[in-house]
Amino acid sequence: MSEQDANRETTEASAYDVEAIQEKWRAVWDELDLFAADDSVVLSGTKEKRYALTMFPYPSGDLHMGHAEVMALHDVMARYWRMKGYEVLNPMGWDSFGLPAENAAIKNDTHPATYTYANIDTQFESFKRYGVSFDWARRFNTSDPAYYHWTQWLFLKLREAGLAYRKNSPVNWCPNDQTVLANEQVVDGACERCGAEVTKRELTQWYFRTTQYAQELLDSLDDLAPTWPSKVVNAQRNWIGRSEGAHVTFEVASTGSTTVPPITVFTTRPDTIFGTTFMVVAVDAPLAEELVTDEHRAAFETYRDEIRKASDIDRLATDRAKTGVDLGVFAVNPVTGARMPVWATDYVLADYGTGAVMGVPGGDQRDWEFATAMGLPIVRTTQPPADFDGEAFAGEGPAVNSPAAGVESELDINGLAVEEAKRATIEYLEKIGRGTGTVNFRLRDWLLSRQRYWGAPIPIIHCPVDGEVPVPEEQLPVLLPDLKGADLKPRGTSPLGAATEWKTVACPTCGGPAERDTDTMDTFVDSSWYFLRYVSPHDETQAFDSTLANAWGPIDLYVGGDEHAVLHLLYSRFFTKALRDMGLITWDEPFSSYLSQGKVLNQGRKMSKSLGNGVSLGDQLAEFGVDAVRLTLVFASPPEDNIDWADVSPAGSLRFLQRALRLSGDVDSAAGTSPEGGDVALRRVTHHVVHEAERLLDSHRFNVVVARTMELVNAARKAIDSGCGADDPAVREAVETVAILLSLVAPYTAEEMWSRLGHEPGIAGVPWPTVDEALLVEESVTAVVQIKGKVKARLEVAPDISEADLEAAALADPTIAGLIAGETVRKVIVRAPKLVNIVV
RNA sequence: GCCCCCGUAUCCCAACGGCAGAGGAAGUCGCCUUAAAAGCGACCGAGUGUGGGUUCGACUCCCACCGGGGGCACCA
Repeated sequence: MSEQDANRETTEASAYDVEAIQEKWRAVWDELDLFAADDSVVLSGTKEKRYALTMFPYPSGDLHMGHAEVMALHDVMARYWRMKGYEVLNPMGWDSFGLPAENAAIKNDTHPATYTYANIDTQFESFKRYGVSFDWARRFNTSDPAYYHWTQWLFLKLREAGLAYRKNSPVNWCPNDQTVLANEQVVDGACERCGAEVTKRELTQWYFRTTQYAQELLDSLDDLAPTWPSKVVNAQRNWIGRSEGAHVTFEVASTGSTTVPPITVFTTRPDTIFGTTFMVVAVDAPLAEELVTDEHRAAFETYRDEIRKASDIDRLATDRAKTGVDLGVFAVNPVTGARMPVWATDYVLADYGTGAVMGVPGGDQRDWEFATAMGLPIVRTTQPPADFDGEAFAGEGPAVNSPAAGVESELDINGLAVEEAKRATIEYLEKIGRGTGTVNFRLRDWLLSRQRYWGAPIPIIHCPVDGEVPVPEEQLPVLLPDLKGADLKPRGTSPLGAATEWKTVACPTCGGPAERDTDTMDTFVDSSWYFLRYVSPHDETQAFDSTLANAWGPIDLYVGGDEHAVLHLLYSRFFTKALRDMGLITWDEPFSSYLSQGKVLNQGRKMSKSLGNGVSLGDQLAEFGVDAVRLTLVFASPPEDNIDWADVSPAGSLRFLQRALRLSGDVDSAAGTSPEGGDVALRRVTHHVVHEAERLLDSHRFNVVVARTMELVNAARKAIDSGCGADDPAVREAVETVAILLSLVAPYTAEEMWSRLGHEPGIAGVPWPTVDEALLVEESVTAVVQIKGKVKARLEVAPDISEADLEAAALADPTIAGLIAGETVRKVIVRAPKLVNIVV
């Protein structure tokens, strides 16, 4: 160690020995156990509850900057609420099922549990050091049998309610992870987790019927909008994707011997039905095969196989030329009786709507392109404005050619605006039994089966006689068989399938030989109800105690990252509504308010190993201490903004903490001294800051709370050095307030201050200061006098000055009098006691 | 292409429709030091992306555009 370093060590040690302070208080806090949530006071109603929750981590390695930020933000509110006198539930656990543990187990020839629980131990230690006010007695891991027992039980309950079912359909398949993916886990045609190109597979899989709640999930977003970030509400709206329109059925002219099914389409523009000149069905929909005639079959199959080979990524390119094949059959327009050809194409999606579309080239650009490519006729049915120079016209205008001259139809919508034309068309179609007004959603059912090991086994037994048989409740949990290492290698089918002994069971119904379902549940199932488990985490008889869930829930503040804006939040909302309908809880939405925190970047970019710009949380904590890192993260920006570590200064935070701490040593009055009679100017600052802090905390503007605390530190310093002096009771009041404000963000420093101020340990348990309203009123205020909105003079006036007096004073001011001399005063706006605006 | 959010000093960010600056960082200058760093103190600094509109008064409300971020997307 150089002499220089030695000097620095000495200086810092004498001012603020970060390590020593952290060590000292961590031990004391463990002893005090201040953060245990008391069910009884909430059940009895003696105290109002607050449930603060932060997204529980996946145990991959140690905590990182992102965790540090969420926890720091979240803890501000949890600690504030506790000081405000609420009974706070602030639990933490681990989302400990998942792929990384399994991959690590394959690589190291170990059991996934080894990796998982070792990481949990590491993270647990880090959390404790980080000083978040968690109730650790409630911790659990989703990979514990005691937890997944109830994940399985909930699955069976959802199945009983008709919300879980099994079906065969093409699913997203990740060739790298060798498992299916939910639609939500596919981003731009690639696996969200590993980036591999997703392919399709035909498989029988379990689904949750999320679509049953599509409308309610959408409607409730209106209630959440005031307390949720608009970007998240917006993302969910887009994801649910409601659109209004109609189902219309087109009969298909028989081609002779075989009977052909009719084609039902979904359209948002039933009013354009007169412009339909062809029909298109998705090439990969079963309907296409049913429709195609024998002489067209060969061409169809060639085309279909060609499309199947193309990846999703190719199909997603929107600028591709339109392709398709004629199926050789003719559909009949229900309003005109016109016959039109039916084609198969890949620009129609098999799994949206009905997988078939009426081709209206005059009103839809895609249909226009298709018609142009195939030489099909184009008819305009909405009159575009005179200056329209596009191709298909999808805007507002009167209906034309509906029907066209010479065409016979019982329905005539010519001249009607789009909305009326839609209504009239639907009404007519309903009358003749050829269509119905309907609503379609983009949201699909949630595919929950996974062909992997480290998850909750699906508690179903497949019996050749009785079919799907639920595992009887008393036999839950279905424990995972003990597999490890190479047994877990992905081979396209579930690793559980290789555990023959485990898989083979007697059917619970008939006793005959049967097999367990060998898939495990998507880990998002685990996290869709974990917030309920925290209310009774050790209950061995039920998933959660409904009485406690109703007392504690819903969550008052949920903090987490945008990456879960649709997935986890939507699934949790679905579970909540389903459980409500089963009578297990009374609330409709799990998260009353949601705070989505930004990311921690470095030099404008996401931290990553490949960029070499990663910042180690451990290093930062070692260099600046827990409090300085937490303070930096909270102060850097509004919670929802990204933080660039290159733009912030943990060293500056540490400096500030040292200044605050030094104040506590300078206070020269005894603990318990009443602030009454203390310096009024300083007391005003103190009470003003507390008042402001309350308002700011309620709106989650934590960065500004820190700035206000800094102001109070500056004011206290000035009072001690060049004001009322260190023995003035107002100084003690100010510094104690600093300690309390600081305890929300920098608990170690705050506790040390509290102790140096002569108090017993446990600042987290002291009540929030009461604001003295009288001290919020200033002795005199500065009123500005404007002429036409420009400031021309300032007046010192009493805060309770009347509007008339203020106006008189303003007009009497020599500067103002001079400026308005000779001008006509047209209007005087007075906002006592702050402002007078004279309009000349 | 449709939808949502954001543009304030060199940087990060404050500002119930009412004096554009609270706080921090950087920079400059002092004090301390043999010196430097650290520490302490002080100073410097923009008229709010652009153009309109509403208003006595607009960073704030409305419209259009530019720039940045995000969601959805051959979704019928």
